[in-house]
Amino acid sequence: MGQKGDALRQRIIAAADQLFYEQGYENTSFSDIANAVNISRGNFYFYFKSKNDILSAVLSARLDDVRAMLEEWETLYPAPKLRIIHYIDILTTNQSNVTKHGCPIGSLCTELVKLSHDMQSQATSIFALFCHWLTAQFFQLGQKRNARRLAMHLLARGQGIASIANAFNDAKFLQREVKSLKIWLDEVTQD
Amino acid sequence: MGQKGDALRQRIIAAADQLFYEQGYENTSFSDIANAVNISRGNFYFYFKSKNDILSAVLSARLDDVRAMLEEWETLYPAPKLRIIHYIDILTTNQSNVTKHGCPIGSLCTELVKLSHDMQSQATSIFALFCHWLTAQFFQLGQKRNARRLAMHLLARGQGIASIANAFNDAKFLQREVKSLKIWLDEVTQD
DNA sequence: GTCTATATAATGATAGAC
DNA sequence: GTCTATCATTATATAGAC
Repeated sequence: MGQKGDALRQRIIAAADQLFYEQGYENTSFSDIANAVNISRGNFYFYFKSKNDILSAVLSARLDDVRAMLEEWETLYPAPKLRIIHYIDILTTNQSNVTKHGCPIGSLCTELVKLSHDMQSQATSIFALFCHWLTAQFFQLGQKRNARRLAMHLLARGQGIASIANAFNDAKFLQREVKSLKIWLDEVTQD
Repeated sequence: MGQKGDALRQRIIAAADQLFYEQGYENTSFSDIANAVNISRGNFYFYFKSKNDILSAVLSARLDDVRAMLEEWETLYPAPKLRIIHYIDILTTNQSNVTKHGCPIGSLCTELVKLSHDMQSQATSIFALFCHWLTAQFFQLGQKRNARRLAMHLLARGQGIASIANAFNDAKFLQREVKSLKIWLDEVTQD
């Protein structure tokens, strides 16, 4: 495959990713994606031969991105607690997008479950990656027995914050809850 | 309008409600709803002339149901704390549905926001009703200043639990989190 | 009130020219 | 690689017979 083709392929994935996030998966048509990158529908099918294909590519890209981000955090921040704080801060860093469109992974999982979609497990595997990584961080913090429980709790708290901030379009609520989440982290890690 | 017509209208609303919950709003067609109540598509249009109409009817019915439920709780349970516990227990009472399909209101809000749908505000108003009612309960418990904050926090916790329980199809997680939510309620209300 | 057509638009997907 | 048809299917919605 040529270099130009690869670049276009990446652009298509990026455009589809964004559109799935903003408008939802089912509500996004091939025309929408093709228009976003200024190609014809026919050309689109040269790169992805079905809607399953493009969704799978988007999910793979997201999984890779998350994996790369977590690995980068492992090298950048030596303290597990600092890493968890960075995880929590995803909400504030992306606060505009979160209030407008919710959590990219959570909202897609919700949709795919309702569609009984084949790629459902591929979507939840991104959650599983976060969960696994958070469990490791809590474990390193000495919470050997409760590590997984704390990880899932934190995951759920983040989803709840994103859902309500999105439904009410309320960024202040998001900020308030992030603060309370960090207080929770302090309480949980000091002993 | 005749009595039979009214009854059928209610049956259509109930069927649409269930299908929207199980498969999502956009993914549910008129044929799906018509089939569920064994009528033709043409007859369907006699009762609801657009998809907006049936969605609006479903949302109105849900709002009425929630309002009736909360009013019933007000008379059944004299203590505000007991009422809040009953609110939390919605998750365990409907645990099978929640793990299979998520929160009926939350997942619909998520979808309608992405569709930029007109009925979006009608959907969030159900959240707002819960939020208003919970605020009143916390206020009666003496949390005059933090009542609204606690109400929104509880709302978000519930959404997070439903989202993760749904994504991972994990009822045990739901039960665990409900317990931790009741402990939180104890901590918050004792002073 | 209930039904059978039918109109119309959009979607996922394919074939084939260049 | 990129494009222009084009097909088959489905969806919302309407018209009109009974």
